[in-house]
This record gives sequence, structure tokens and C-alpha cells, in this order.
Amino acid sequence: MNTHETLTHAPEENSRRMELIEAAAKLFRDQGYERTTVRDLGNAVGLQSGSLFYHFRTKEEILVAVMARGITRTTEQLERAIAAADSPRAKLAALFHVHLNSLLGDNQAALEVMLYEWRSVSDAARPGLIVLRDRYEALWQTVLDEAATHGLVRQDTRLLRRTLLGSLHWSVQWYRKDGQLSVDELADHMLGLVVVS
Amino acid sequence: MNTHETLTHAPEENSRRMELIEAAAKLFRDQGYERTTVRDLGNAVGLQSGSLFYHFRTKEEILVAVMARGITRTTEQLERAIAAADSPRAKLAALFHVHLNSLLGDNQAALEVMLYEWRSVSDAARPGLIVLRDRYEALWQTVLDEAATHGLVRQDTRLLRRTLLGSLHWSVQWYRKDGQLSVDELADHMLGLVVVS
DNA sequence: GTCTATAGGTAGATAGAC
DNA sequence: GTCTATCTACCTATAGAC
Repeated sequence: MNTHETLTHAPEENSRRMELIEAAAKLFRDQGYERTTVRDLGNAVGLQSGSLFYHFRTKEEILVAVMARGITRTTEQLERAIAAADSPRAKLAALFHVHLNSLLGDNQAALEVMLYEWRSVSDAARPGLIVLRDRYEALWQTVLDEAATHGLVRQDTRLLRRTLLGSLHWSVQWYRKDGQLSVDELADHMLGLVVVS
Repeated sequence: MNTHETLTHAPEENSRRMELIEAAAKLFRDQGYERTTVRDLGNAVGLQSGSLFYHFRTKEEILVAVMARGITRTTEQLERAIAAADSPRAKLAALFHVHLNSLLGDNQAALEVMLYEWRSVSDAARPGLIVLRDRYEALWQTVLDEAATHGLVRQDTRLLRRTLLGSLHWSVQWYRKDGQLSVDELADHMLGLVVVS
């Protein structure tokens, strides 16, 4: 059975598929989607290029799976962290910590692909990914609104959300693990830049 | 004569070259560098694909020219604006206004290509572009340091520079000209987020 | 499920006429 | 300077054996 689940409820992905998605994330990030050939992908998991098409109908389907997985995992992590936080201040902190730990750690490759390979996603696949992205940003908006209500941040939370996400996204371009700052320290520093004193 | 100037002193570029660079900027931004073929590039300026190679040795050389032009023009604009500003506060404002007007206006396509197509630049060409980028960021650093000295912004200006540039870069992803905010209003709003009150 | 073999298409770049 | 014609290489995806 050639499995072609929808984006929203990819169940327990069988391991071959998962292996491919993770290898693809790294290759797409390092070389770009277009420069990565199906032969590269096959090599990375020990398959011939033709065999990939048993698991995915097209190369683009792999790209979409990479992106969907990256943003979905991050959203889940954020939901858990928010649920565990016991104050508006703690929820606000969770935004920064989860985002940076995901982007600079666990889901780094997949999220970089999500940020930098939008142009390679077909019109047909784009709406599904936008839904996932919007779900993530809606979490941000909710937490920021609550924080604003409690006077923790400025009132213009929509612009604030956009500026903050931009700052955090950009960290992949300069942050180095072997530098002076740990990821959590960086999160706290950035948090400090926006909390109203 | 097949002209191959260096990045740093491309003189009065002949018009065919310039025309190509500008058309390429738009195509690379809209479709991505890899998906844009030399045939697309030729079409855009009314040439056969083979004729491009009289003006540029390779397709990559066009990409590099696009990026170099985008960042160089922005740097020049910023230099002029800083020179014209008469206070640390005015110079600080100039950073935001020039950056956003360039990124969302004049040099939009070229700068988006600069932000999103790094992976397609060969190792050989990368250092030259990094020099240009660093020159631009050095201007930022100088102005931010002076602003910090005058108590206008926080002291950690290196992190501040990175967060701010991230916020501004990200605006290309969501800002729409037909929205509520003009580019200069947006610049002022963002400025308001960092100026210490 | 994975392999081999290959179809069918298009890519970047070159050569030589004009 | 630009065109036409084309080379060579490589790409995604398919077909059918195992």
C-alpha cells in the first residue's frame, strides 16, 4: 500500500518515510530544495532514486512533508509549554524558549526549510501549509494579547508578533552553538528586550 | 569586449547589463534562482538564451550581480542619510527608514534575492558578498553604538542590531503596500519599539 | 519494498554565422 | 552584440523484474 496521508493527520508514520523526511530536511536546508536531487535523497537513506517513489508520489511531496513536520512539532511543543505555564509572564517566556529551542535545536533543518523554501511549494500544496503556520502564529497572538492585558508588553500586539517572529527567525543566520550564549540565555535576553519595565 | 568587472567597482554599467540585472532580480525573487532558466532571463529582456553569455560568463554571475547591486545601493542610501542626519536620534531613525524603504521599495527584488538565495551562491563568490553585507551592518553598528552612548537604546547593541535586522527583514513576508501603514509609518512604529523611554 | 533500466524532458553553456 | 543550432549532462518519474 502506497501511503499518502493528508497533512493534518499523518498518523504513526512508518519508519522509512520518517527516515526520508529527516534526511531530506537536512539536504534541503544545506543545498536547497532544487539543488537536491532524488539521487541525493536516495543515497542519504540507502535507496536507489527510483525507490523513493514508492514512498512519495513526487519530490515536492517530500518537501511538503518536511515543512509540515517541522511546524507541527513546534506547535505541539508550544501548546504543551503554554499549558504547563502558570502565569501570563511564564507563557510569554514559553514563546521565546520553545521557538528558539525548536529553531536552533530539534527541528532546525525542517524549520529552516519552512522559512527558506516557500517558493518551491506549488500553489496546490501551499494552503495546507499556511493553515499550519497560522495555527502556530495564533498561539503567539493569544499569549501576546494576554500579556498585553496584564501590562507586560505593548498594546500593538499584531505588530509586536511580527517583529518578534522576525527577530527569532533571523537567529538561524547568526547564532552559533559554540558561542557565548546558550539558547535559553538568548531567549531570556530577547524576552528582556520587549517586556515593558 | 566581454566585461567582467569586480564587485567593488562596477563602474557605469552598460545598459544591457543593467537591464538584465533588474529583470533577473524580479525573476529570481518570484520564481527562485534555480527555477529561473536562462531562457526565462533572455525572454525578459528580448534576447535569446545564448546571447546572455556575451554579458555574463555564467548564470551564477547574474545572481551575484543582482545581490551586489541590491546591497550596495542600500548601503549608499544609508550613508547619505546618516551624513544628512544631525543627531544620534536622527541617525537612528535613518536606519529604519532607509532599510524599510529599500527593502519594501526601490531595491525590493534584489534584497529579497540577497536574503533568500544565499545557498545558490558558490563558495568562490560568497566572500565578496559577505564583505558588502558586513559594510552595511557596520554602519548599523556604529549608529547603534552612538545611540547607546546617548542613552537612546539599550547597551547590548550587538544583539540589538541582530534582533532589529531580523525584524526588518521579516517585513517583506507580511507588509503590503495597500495596507493601513505606509512604509515610513512602519519605520516609526518599529523605532518606537526599541527607543528607551 | 527495492532494484535496474530508461523514457522523456529540459537545463546551462558553446560555436560559428551574421 | 545577437542569432541559430546544438552539445552534453542531468533531472524527475515510470515500468517491470525480483
